[in-house]
Amino acid sequence: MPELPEVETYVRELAPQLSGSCVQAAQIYWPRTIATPTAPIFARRILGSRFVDFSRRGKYMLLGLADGMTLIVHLRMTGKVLVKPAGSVAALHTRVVLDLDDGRHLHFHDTRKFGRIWLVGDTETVLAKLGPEPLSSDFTREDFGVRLVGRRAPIKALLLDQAILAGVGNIYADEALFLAGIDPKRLGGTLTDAEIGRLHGTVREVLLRGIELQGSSLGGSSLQNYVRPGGEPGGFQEEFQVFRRTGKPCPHCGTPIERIVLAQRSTHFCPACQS
DNA sequence: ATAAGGCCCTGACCGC
DNA sequence: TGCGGTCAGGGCCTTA
Repeated sequence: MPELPEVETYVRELAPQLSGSCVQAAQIYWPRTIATPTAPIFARRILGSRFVDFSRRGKYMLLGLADGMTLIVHLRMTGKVLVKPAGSVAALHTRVVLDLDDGRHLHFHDTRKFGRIWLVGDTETVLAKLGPEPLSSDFTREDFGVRLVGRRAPIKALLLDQAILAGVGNIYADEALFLAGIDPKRLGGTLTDAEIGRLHGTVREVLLRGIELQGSSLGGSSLQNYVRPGGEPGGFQEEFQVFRRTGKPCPHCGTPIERIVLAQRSTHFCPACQS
């Protein structure tokens, strides 16, 4: 599941590969992938677009175009953005292909069809509801605390709420709560100042570590024909302290990690360390 | 305003 | 081996 670190890695990889390239043709195999505008209008409007700017907001990838429009991509569960060499054919589950002016192709591959692409003039029409970027200076512990005041949802659910902060998904939420020693079931409004401070720090810590590990496992050599998918085994996976480690010993105290469901999401935690 | 549940999807997995 | 049922899960939508 791509979360903030995986999306950040994608953007960093895509920038040098796509910068300056022009879209010459578009094939849309699954129209619902295109959120805005309609698929036919998208296919026409994207023609001639030149990629000039690359950034990220939460889990959204922002590909800025020379005409001022922005191509926004959300990978959701299984989305992947792949830069393919000239002549390559679309694999099963490829939903959108943009042909580039040098013959290469930009593929959007998405097994489960949850991913979405927008082509907009004003990015705020898509991003307006997002909370602060966890890694920016806008995300202070004071601001974080204000957003939790009076909240009666479990803190795990609030970490997943993109309006509170942008970019944390199920993996990093569990990891941050473990490092902060906070029970995921605790209601947001009941956290102490000290706990809010710790969680503010561990959220940033796990995201930064995720970006580091994504980057370090790239190797820089196997990327000619694709941008590596985020969150695959071999990188951060082995670093998880609690995520998907149900029944395995807590790395701190040895107590078996438990799994519960909160906010319809599997949640992993140490019942001894997190209270 | 906030919280909770359904929905979209497909492949993996489970039990028989 | 084959088959039906269940599950995962981000964000949006609806309901309470």
